[in-house]
Amino acid sequence: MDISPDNRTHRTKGSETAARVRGAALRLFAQNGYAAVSMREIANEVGVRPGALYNHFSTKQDLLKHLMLSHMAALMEAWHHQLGNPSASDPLDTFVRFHIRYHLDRADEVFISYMELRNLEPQNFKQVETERRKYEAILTGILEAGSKAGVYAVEDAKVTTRAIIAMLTAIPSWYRDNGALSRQQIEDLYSTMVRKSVAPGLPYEPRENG
Amino acid sequence: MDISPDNRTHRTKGSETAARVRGAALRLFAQNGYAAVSMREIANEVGVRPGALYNHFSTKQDLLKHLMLSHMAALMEAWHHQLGNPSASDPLDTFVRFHIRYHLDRADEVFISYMELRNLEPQNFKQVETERRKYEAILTGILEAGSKAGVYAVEDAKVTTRAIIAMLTAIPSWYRDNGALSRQQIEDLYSTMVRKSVAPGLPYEPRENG
Amino acid sequence: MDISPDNRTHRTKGSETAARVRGAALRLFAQNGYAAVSMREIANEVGVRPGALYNHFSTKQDLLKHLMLSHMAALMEAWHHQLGNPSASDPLDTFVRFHIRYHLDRADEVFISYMELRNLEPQNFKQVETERRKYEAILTGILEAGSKAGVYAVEDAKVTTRAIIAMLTAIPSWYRDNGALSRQQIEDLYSTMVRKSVAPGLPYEPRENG
Amino acid sequence: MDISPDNRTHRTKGSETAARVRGAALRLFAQNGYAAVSMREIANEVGVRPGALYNHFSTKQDLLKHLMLSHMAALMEAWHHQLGNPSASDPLDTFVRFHIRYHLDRADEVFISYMELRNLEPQNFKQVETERRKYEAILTGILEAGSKAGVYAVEDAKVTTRAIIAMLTAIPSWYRDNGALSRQQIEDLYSTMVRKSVAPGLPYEPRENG
DNA sequence: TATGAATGAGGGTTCATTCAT
DNA sequence: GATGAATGAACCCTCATTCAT
Repeated sequence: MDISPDNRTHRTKGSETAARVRGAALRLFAQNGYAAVSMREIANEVGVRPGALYNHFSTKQDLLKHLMLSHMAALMEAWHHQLGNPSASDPLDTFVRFHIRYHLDRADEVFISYMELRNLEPQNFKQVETERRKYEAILTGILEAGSKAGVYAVEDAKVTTRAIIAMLTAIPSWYRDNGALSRQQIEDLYSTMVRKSVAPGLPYEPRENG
Repeated sequence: MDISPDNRTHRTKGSETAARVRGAALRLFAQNGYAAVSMREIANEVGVRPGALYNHFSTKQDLLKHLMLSHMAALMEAWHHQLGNPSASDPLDTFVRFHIRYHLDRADEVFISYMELRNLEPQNFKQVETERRKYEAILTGILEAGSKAGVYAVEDAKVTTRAIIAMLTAIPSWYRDNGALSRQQIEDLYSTMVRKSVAPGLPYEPRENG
Repeated sequence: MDISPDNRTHRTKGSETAARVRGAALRLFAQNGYAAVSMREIANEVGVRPGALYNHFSTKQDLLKHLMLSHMAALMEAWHHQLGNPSASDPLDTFVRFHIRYHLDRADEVFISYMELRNLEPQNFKQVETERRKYEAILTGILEAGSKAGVYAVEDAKVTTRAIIAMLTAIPSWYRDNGALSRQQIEDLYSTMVRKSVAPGLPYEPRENG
Repeated sequence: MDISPDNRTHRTKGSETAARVRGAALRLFAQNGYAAVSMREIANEVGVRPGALYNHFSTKQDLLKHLMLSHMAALMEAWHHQLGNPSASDPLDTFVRFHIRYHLDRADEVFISYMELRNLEPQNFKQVETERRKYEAILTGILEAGSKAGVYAVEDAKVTTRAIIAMLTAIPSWYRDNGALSRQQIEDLYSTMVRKSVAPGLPYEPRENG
């Protein structure tokens, strides 16, 4: 299943139905979980009979794979686009803000991408996992470079990556558009927290604990 | 009335089954997700026919509810027990280490408790959510107290709570017993990161970003 | 399964539970139908676990058979007792009033006896059917005797029996204790109708009809 | 668009299945009772897998409702059609003969309609009950009109309606095509009985009874 | 007698998927 | 592309019944 852009040609008419199927599946999978959503529900949401779905996706699994791979592709593309607009700011700050923004904009995609990994068949899992690792490698790279330059104090860049990503990725699970904090405030809070967490010059020593 | 030793096996056979059902469900739900696990699979794992499960749990949903509520109860009890062994150390450090240890010991319970929330029927969800909030309130309290005392610099204790909990709770998702880092090392790393993230005296100012 | 009275001895203690089981089954079968009532429901109603029912009745079918056979036995006994108090009145009138009274007093038994015949296993069905025929034979006898004596005009005593019994037996299905008609009024109405339906001297001729 | 003759078989295959499901359910419900018949049995009878039934009826209950409502509708339509062929005969006689004929022709529908009322969910029960009352109102109307005209002597037209309908409706429960009495003879017998039961000029007085 | 736990069968229903039209 | 109907497997759950205690 190829999702690279230049391969789109064979779906020239664009199949509006296919897009609506993706949309419905995205929302329903995010809301109720892949295993708990039936093809019938998706079809209902689209306004079509279940059989029609199979004109666009060969299986339910294929639908999930599409959603996850195209999310990862879009995420990577967005990051590369972001890099095209270089800012003078700290790259960690840039990454944190980018991640928060993107993940708040695509809450459903993000949620699925983290929750439904185990419902991917092994081969599909591998593909998605590869993409995910590439994304996380971006942050690891930033941390390692900053660490080498003495800007950050990071003991284990991979673990730190996981910690930061986990922290940030959870935001959409509680963020509400009309909540107490604006997106900007959340960005600021988390950016501060993250940068402090890897700040040098704070000689916290590991210590024993009972 | 009965003094023969081997008859205890009969007396307790029932509750033993219930315990084994909980155990099997716990493992299977954690591995494959609530919706993807059938009562037949659980019964097979326990070595019993599916109908027998219903002597111990009235529905599959009831089984999930039990797992989640008893996890939360055990977690709270463990924390209160921990408080009984007071240490001179920083309470944030104590909490972080406690959380990591407990969550690495109960990876399945933790995983279910975060992943299967949406599969709880509303009434059960409310109960579990109440317990979860009580637990998170512990950390929020620590942060607020430390903040007031000037030991921590925290802008929004509730958001910080969520960030820290998310960070810590993700650990069991990648930790492996024979992995690169020992539990102690992980504790140390995360404790350092968390304490730095709320450390005062680090003049990271929120800044504008496009 | 013997229900003759002198055989009661082997159930000397009377087993109050057995009686309560019969009572609960009677009500539930009448209300929801034999097939739709579970042994669990009966047990619940009695306040006992399902297994305990089998100390009193060997199967669900056995319970039904008991209810139906003992109803028929009681009905016959009541009729014979009624004959012991001879009245000067017309025997058809006597039968109609007896039937109405008895059936209004034992609505559940009657209902079951007519509705659940098909749920009896063949051998049990035969027993109950035999009893039912004996009861209907009473009315047929009355009609035949009266017919021979010229008091009634009946073309086919067996068909007339069925017609009258059907008419009377339906009463409990709509009768309500606080309804528009008293029991006495119903008795009077039906007695009049029945006696007129077999009255001689009304030369209604069978006729063609399109 | 399609003019080939043999393609009509495909077009109507679906509705044919629905009709065969109704037919099988009708026979089986009448024979064994709604609660005792499984969807699997119906499917077997139709020659289809159980799941296929749900393409035509959403639930077993829905199937029962359909059977009962369409029976009532057909009955009412048949009566109105009968009214279109006016006969010079007594309307009570007309009704009785109509009822007997229709009910002997549709023994299964009739049987179900009287036996399975209690297995209808409340909302469906209400619908069917409404139709039944409309049908009974026909007879009540005949009795009231004849009573007012002095042709019949009826004390309570509603009770008399119930009595007559019960009497007539029971016929299919014992009628056999090769039995002792022909349909015509049964019609004649019951018509005579019914008309005598409401005949005026028969001075049967209600009387006391102990 | 009553219980708790189990069984084996089967209940109604839904599932992803196929396919002729 | 979409539909209606079908399949075969599986779903959660309940059933009557048994039996050691």
